[in-house]
Amino acid sequence: MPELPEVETTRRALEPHLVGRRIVRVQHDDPRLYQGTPLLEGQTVRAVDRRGKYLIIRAGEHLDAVVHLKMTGGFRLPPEGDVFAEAPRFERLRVVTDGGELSFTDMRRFGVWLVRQRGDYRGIDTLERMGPEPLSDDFDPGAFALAMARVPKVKPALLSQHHVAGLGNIYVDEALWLAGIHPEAGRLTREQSLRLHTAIRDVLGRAVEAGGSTLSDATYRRPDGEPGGFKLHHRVYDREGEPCERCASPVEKVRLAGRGTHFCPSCQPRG
DNA sequence: ACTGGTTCCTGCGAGC
DNA sequence: TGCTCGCAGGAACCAG
Repeated sequence: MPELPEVETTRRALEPHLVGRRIVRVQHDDPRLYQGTPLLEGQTVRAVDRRGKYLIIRAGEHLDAVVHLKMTGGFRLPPEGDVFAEAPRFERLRVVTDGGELSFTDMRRFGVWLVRQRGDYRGIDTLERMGPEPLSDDFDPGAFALAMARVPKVKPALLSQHHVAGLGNIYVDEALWLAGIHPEAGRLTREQSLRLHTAIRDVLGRAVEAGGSTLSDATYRRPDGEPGGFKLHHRVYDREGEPCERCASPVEKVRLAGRGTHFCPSCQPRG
């Protein structure tokens, strides 16, 4: 699923194909999901930014296209040349620029586009309340520790995007394993929080460098159609019953806040 | 201000 | 072989 590393990989791939290009036409099949996208026509793309798991296409002087890939959204570039010979599978929206075509695909139609006045994210609560970017200096260990000292359960707190941006189910499980913290642990000690801070930066940083990860069961692809440049070596995610790489105890899977949650019961103690 | 459950959607793999 | 049925999960939304 696209989490921060996959969205960042997407952003980097789109940038050279969009920045400086004028959007000629936007075609799509669902005005409810792709709200306001006709407003982009005639606008020149100034930048492609990312905030957490949101992509933000800066169009013209005043407009932002806020895009969330959710679970199966993604972009495709034509495999050869500037235009598509045939529509990619699950294409939902196509952007035609003065320099070529770009396709937005989304098997399950969870992904959304919203066109807003620049910086006006009212009503997009998660984006408005987004925590610091984990790979920037804004992600302050002390402030993070203070926040983690108050949360009742660490995993839902990390998924909320409120304390740190960009983590999803997979990287949360991996970061908690790295830090040796139980997903249901609450009110973390300062030491636990600092370990978690390091683990989050470590796992996300490595995944970004690798070009994101594509799981066996996931549909994420880079815009050039290649899978994530590196299959992230998952320590717990999707490894139920397999031995923990630290202590050889079988990895457990439970449901927590409605999500499949993987952890080592032995080296991720609740305390 | 929190938590937990439901919903959106559709392909896929397990099981019969 | 062919069918049904859960499962996958980001975040909005709602009820408690």
